[in-house]
Amino acid sequence: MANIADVAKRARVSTATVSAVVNERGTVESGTRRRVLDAIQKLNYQPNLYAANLARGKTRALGLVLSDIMNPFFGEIALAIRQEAQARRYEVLLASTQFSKAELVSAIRRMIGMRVAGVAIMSTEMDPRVLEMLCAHRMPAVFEDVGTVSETVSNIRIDYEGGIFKAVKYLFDLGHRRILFVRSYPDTRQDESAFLSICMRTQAFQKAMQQFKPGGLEAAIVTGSGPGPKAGQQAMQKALGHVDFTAVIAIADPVALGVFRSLWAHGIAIPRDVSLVGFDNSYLCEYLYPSLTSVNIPRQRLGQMVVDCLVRNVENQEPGRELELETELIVRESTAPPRPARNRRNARL
Amino acid sequence: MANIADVAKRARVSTATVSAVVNERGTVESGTRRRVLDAIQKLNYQPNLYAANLARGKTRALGLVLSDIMNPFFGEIALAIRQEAQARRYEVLLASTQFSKAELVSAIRRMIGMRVAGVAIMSTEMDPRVLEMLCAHRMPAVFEDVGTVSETVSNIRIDYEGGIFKAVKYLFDLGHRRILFVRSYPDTRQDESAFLSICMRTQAFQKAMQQFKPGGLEAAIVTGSGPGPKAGQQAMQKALGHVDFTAVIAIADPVALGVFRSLWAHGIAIPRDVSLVGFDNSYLCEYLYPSLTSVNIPRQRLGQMVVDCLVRNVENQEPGRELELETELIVRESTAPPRPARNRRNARL
DNA sequence: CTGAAAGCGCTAACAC
DNA sequence: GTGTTAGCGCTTTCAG
Repeated sequence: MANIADVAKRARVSTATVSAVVNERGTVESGTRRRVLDAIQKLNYQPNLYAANLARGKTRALGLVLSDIMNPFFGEIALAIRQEAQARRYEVLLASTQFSKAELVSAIRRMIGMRVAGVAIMSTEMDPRVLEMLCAHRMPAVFEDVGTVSETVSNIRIDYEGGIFKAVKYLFDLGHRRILFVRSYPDTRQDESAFLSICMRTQAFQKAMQQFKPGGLEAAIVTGSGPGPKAGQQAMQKALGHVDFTAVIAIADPVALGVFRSLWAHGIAIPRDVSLVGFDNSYLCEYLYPSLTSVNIPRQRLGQMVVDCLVRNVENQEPGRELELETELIVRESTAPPRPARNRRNARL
Repeated sequence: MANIADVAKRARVSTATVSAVVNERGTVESGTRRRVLDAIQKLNYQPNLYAANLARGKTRALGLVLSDIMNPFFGEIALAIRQEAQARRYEVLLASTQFSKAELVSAIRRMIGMRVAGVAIMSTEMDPRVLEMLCAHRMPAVFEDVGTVSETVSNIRIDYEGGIFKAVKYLFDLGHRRILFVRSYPDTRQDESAFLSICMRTQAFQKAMQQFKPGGLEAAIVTGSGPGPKAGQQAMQKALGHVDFTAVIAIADPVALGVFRSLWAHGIAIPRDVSLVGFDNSYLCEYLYPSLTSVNIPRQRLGQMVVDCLVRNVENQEPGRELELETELIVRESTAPPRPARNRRNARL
């Protein structure tokens, strides 16, 4: 495969000149430039990026670690971040862990090996080794929720509390008094604490419930395991017939999907018999029938924050920051006032 | 950041030995090995992958180009391919083009720059420059549908015809006589021929219709633009009130989602008033209500084929091959016999 | 079993 | 404006 020397020879210039042309650096006389471009064309020259990055000693790349490439919400985040990164002339290396800690650690290892300028860890699962590694290498990083800001690490706190509070309040105001919270547990081989955002969303729910308890609100929590939809279904298997409720809040949209399906399968109509609220507001929500009320996490904003933190840290040596990302409730068709009890099918079997 | 020389010095060995330990190559005495491992630990050494790959002169990486990271179906494919690749100790570099030809070309450029061993192009859009570049570099490649096998390029022909035929036949046998085919057009800035799989699926539909024409089957085709669901909705806007039909086949599941939504919004019940068939059988199908009948493309099998072609080509110099991937109809709840005409709401407004 | 040293292909001073 | 050249950090013969 042709290399820079071949091009240089053919264009009768030095490798430095070729490099200058390729990287649009310095000033090259237009005639020389032409010759180089011609040679590149003829030889189908494509710079070896390993050599280039090695020589440069730094990269304009950001790492992005996600939990589940099959969840459209993660896809949307990846897109938002990539867009933001491209605007600043960074590329992004994507890794999907599928909720495995081992994959997480090896993804980070690979990113460090690739000498990315910074890394964003937007995964559900977490592992202490990650922080260790990043610190040891003084690698700029931004996390979601994992709250220990330092010189090199930033944290974006998503306002789960606010979002869930709004959801609970909305349901309460509609007249609901018994709300079921459905959680998922992506990988049973792992400790529950591994999935921080699950814990945080759960706590947020509990806290919100406390506030409405005096108003007569009752809550239950049920957990299913496996990938989102499966977890939602499984959780509903457990809940139906044992727990009485008029509304469900799912911890994430894919989980809501499972709940959705499960309710219909039992002849429970949404929102007539039960109201359903999702979390993340992925684009799917709009297309379900009934469309799904969901707590929105502004992806574009998240993308900006992530890239901004990283770039500031890298380019201006600014220290890590703690940022908060607001959430909002997007009301759609899946929520409505509960039916009067006497008209309601008994949710207990 | 610590490099191999630092480790070597600390362990009082040569860099060659460190390399041997890191790559588990050759035999290193266990005492020496320990010292090296210790040093690595102490210094938090992570090999620079640019240097490593540059020195090695080849990589164990495969490139994968997809059109839309937000479509779960692509995610499933990515996962299948990654799994298959990992089994053979290759990693995969992922790129998502979002249906843009320019992105496609630059993704390929990047893969070549990264000297991947081979590349799989599973995107909807195509560009002649891609083939040029790949040929010029004698880069092993596998395409989906783009049928020009050569020494280095393989092609996996997905049996759209068979799949769509099965769908049409199934609907016909149920009693449907007027079927609407809904297509999407992801990016109107681009020529229609750019989206090969769309053309192929459309042709497959037309061909199937021909065969049932004598039986009294009538067909219509309508096209929407934009990302899947949007296209589906838009297409239905056009069709409703102008075309009469009792069943819809959507060109892809996300499109079906838009159709789904649009039909409900007009008070048309699935499958009571209209039957709906999707394409790709993404995991969502199962979770809609009613669950979606869809043509399955076996992802796992696709992943195997892709990686197998590439690896054989790379490691055994086997020439490119033409493979066929079978499809099947997965029947779920969204399809049923049509209602007798006299009971049916008139689909014309 | 281990070390010395020659690259891998490119970039970035620095000299002309 | 252009060329020379010393690295970048690692792998891999080839001796020892």
